[in-house]
Amino acid sequence: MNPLDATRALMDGLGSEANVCMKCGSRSIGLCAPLDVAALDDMSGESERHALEPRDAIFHQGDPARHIYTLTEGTARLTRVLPDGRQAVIGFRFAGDILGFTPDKEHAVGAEMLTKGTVCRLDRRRLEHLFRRYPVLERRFLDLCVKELAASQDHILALGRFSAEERVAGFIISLVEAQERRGRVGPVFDLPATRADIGEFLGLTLETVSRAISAFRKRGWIRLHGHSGIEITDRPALMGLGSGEGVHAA
Amino acid sequence: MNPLDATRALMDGLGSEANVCMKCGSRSIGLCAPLDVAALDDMSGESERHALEPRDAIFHQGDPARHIYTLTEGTARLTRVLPDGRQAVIGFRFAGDILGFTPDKEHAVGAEMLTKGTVCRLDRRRLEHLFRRYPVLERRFLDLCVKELAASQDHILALGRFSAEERVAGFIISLVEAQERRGRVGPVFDLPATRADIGEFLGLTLETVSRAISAFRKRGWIRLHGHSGIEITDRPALMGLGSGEGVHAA
DNA sequence: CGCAGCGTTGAGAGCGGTCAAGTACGGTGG
DNA sequence: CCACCGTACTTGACCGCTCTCAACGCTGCG
Repeated sequence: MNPLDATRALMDGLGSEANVCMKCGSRSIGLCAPLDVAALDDMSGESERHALEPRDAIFHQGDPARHIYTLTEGTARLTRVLPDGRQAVIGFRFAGDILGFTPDKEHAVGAEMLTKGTVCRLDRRRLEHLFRRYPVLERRFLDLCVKELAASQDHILALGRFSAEERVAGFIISLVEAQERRGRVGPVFDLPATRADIGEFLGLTLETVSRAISAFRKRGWIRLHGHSGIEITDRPALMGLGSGEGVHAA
Repeated sequence: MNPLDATRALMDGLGSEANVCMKCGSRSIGLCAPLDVAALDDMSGESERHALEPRDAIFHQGDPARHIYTLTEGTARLTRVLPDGRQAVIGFRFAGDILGFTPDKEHAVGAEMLTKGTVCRLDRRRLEHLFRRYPVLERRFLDLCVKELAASQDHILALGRFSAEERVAGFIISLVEAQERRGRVGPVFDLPATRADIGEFLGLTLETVSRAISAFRKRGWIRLHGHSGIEITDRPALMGLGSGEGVHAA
């Protein structure tokens, strides 16, 4: 896996293939992909849909982990806080991703919406039930989990070894690729996170993120459209910087 | 999960409960814990044992992922390299941990021994076979994988938000706790990694790691015994620094 | 039009990186 | 047991990247 897949898969989270969840309606979870219609019925028949506003919490760090969620519309962030209040964004999640899956009693991370959106909530005991009925589902969770683990490791590599500009470049590329994989085309992409969110994800301050983005703009690599639109004008340059082909290139 | 569990679980890797693998002999893999004797026989009957020297590679990044390994003696590190040669240590693994489990075709990380030791090698197709015969085994992999994912997220938090001294303090505490959980008692613990390895794990240079350790020594928090022995003389101080109870403590 | 939130830009400081000696450990051979 | 040597570790001086603090600008909304 390329280091760029780093953030890439962290963003895709659990679940990436398109499918349609019966009750949720919208394009949905890779989780369901290997299931037949009966299983999908089972699953959607037992889930509840919730509409959420920006900044709404889906669940908090430390909450009892009684449900798992599918994000059916919108964008969310996963956060982890320290005793002294310092905080990091662990990852972003988009439509189709799964949130809050853990074998522990409590959620180790919190999840908040960045945009309006909807989630599909499934009771954890029912999930265990589904695991027993459709063993392939459990295997699917395992695969996705290992994939996410690999992505986390790439993120660790980026945080430990990348300069500020390299991290921001990698982040932009991953964001664009995540949107492309979800069917977005046009030259202008969505930048759903604030500079502060990006900074907390990349281990940087919001000023440093802003300076990196300004630098890319001045070099003609990107163009900004309002606060949340970004157009890539020199993709190879961004990719070169963001994928660890540093100065000592082999 | 406490942020200190961060490195803690990264160090424990997959598998932490004690058990005895028939063929490997030594105290072994959490993986086997839920299996009955017949299953253990199956598993160990199909594995091969290998002795390794310090710096030997168990597998390389990019190798076809044909086997999974149990580290039965010694300490290993997991590494990930970038195209330009920059490298990060993703984690450390000790006796009883599992190495190289992935659903991908290739190993995304490399694994090398830090000390002398032995590994138990199991063909991946045989593992799939065992999954079908003992479904509980697959569930166990899933649990361990989620646990390791949580640990990776804590490490991300540490890399993104901790100062150099906080990271080194957290690392030492995790190392000590990992050894205690493996039955080590006395006041002097093993420091199996070089300053360079620790630095690559924590996103620091070896000089910075050395300075942090010297600072702890001068404050009377630790005492060094040769190059690889470390004695904790003020554990609360180290833990306070290493677990994110920074200055703005809540 | 005015406000609030987000983003940009600048100046200065500090943490950690880099480069360069110098030192201690631990294994090997006499 | 000691001398030797290679490796790892320590320490210092200096530099640069990123953080911090602060002011200003933009954008979208009421």
